Amino acid sequence: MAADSERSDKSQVVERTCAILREMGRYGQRGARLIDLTERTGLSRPTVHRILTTLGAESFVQRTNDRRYRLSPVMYELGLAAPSPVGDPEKLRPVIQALANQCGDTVYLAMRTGDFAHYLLRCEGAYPIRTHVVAANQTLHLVSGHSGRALLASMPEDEAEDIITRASRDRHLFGEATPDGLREEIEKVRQKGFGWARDVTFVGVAGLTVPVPNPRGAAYLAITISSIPQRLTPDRAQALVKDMRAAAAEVTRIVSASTAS
Amino acid sequence: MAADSERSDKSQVVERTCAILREMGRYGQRGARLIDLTERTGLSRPTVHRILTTLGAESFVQRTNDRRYRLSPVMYELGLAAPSPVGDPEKLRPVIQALANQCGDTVYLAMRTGDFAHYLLRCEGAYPIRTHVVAANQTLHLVSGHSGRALLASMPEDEAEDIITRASRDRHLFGEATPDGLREEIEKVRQKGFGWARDVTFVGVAGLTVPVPNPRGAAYLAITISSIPQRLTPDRAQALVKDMRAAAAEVTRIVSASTAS
DNA sequence: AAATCAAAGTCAATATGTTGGACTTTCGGA
DNA sequence: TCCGAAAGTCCAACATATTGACTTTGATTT
Repeated sequence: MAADSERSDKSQVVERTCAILREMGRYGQRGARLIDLTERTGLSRPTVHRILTTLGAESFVQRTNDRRYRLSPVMYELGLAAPSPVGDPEKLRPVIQALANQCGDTVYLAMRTGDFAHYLLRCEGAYPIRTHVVAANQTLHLVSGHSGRALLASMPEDEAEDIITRASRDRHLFGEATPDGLREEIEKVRQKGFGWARDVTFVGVAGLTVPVPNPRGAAYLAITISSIPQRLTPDRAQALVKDMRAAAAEVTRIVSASTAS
Repeated sequence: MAADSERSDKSQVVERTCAILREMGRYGQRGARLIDLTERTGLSRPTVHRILTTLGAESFVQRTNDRRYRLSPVMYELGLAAPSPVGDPEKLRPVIQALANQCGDTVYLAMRTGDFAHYLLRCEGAYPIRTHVVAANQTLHLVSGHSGRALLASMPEDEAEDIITRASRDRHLFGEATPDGLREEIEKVRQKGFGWARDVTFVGVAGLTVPVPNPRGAAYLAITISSIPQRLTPDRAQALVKDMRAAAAEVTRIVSASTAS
């Protein structure tokens, strides 16, 4: 190891363990290969292997049958003992439901987790044609959904690029889109502050998405309206984005309030 | 440290880190004091402190303002990247809803997490007087709810005793009950295989609870029917318990199927 | 079916990071 | 203001982690 300039009463092994766990979190339920983790953490293979073996013995990690490592249900349970970054999502439902009532379409609130967007809430509007492509509590890769586009646009460019690059190996994650197409879309989201796309999650469904501003860094929440493309004309989208941003600000307010304890 | 008889390519620090994290999980969002963790893990204070400091720097752990340590939202997010021990709880809803339809009352499915019961599902029956004391996604201390009684009864006695002892410091967790009263109740649950109690979560509300058998060890799920005491007479309870056990068996079946991948 | 290659897994000599007893500081209660 | 309990710090001793080099596994190709 190179000289560590940082003074510390910190444990090197713990740091490395955290790095590995964090990295595994990115790979979700599919799991990461040993070599993925060594490359991404910069640690030597035996080191990663030993830590993984130990985490496995503690059942924090499981080895899948195709020699991948993923976080185990024990980690899920541990997570439940920790406060959610947004507090109780139900506190946010009124805001999202109000938006759904206003626009008549289906509105989602999604939270970023590693390379994925976890859909916390889905609220229905009154418009009779409903798009139910994603359910509450579902998790979609950031490159696979509308909310993911807003979230990717909000994070540092190299981080987003890293996620897209890595996802490119699994072409099916992109559906009708392509990695390069997505890069362009995200660039547009960065410029305009909202995303509009169709046929992303499902052919014949369009989505409008905005990131929820986060005073402490990159957004980890996004609000998305899902509808049929005919209902999301540029004019209407313009108006909706205004409402969405208002709702987003409200969400920020509520989350900040419940987090400051 | 005593001699470690076990050969290993395991990392001591990782083992210790896991022990600390697991222990912190037990304490939930209130957090644990340094001394709690040193006592319960048997590690020296400087060691625990150093590991906690590192976990804090990695933001896996946060220090509350009253000098307690608790798992951070980062852990919550990590947990979302791991598979839930029960797979998607929505797959279990039909079973619980069917039971609710059958009995007419409110039925819960709860999962154990550390010292707590996390309520996954709440299904409504048709009976007009409804008891809505607990919401879905809420978390209650094991000593504070009906499901917790079933879960405590299912675990090794010393583990249950440890949880009750520790909880005894916070008398308010017990509501109208007392630690000793609870111990008796739980002994009854062990003998009869179900729990009946009133005024636990709320005065004027009664609950009937059974553990969901887990082929791989102690139950971590419980089914609970909540109603007014008049509706849970001994005779009716007897009949309901039969239905609940059938539902529990069905839950076991579904969970086992979705876990075997 | 054999060959090939990439990734996983193992080992052990070395040096590095970890350990915990003893000391100091902080905080909450009286 | 004082007091005790818990938190936090330091450093010499040494147990533990580290990684280069080696072996094994399993998937893919010929």
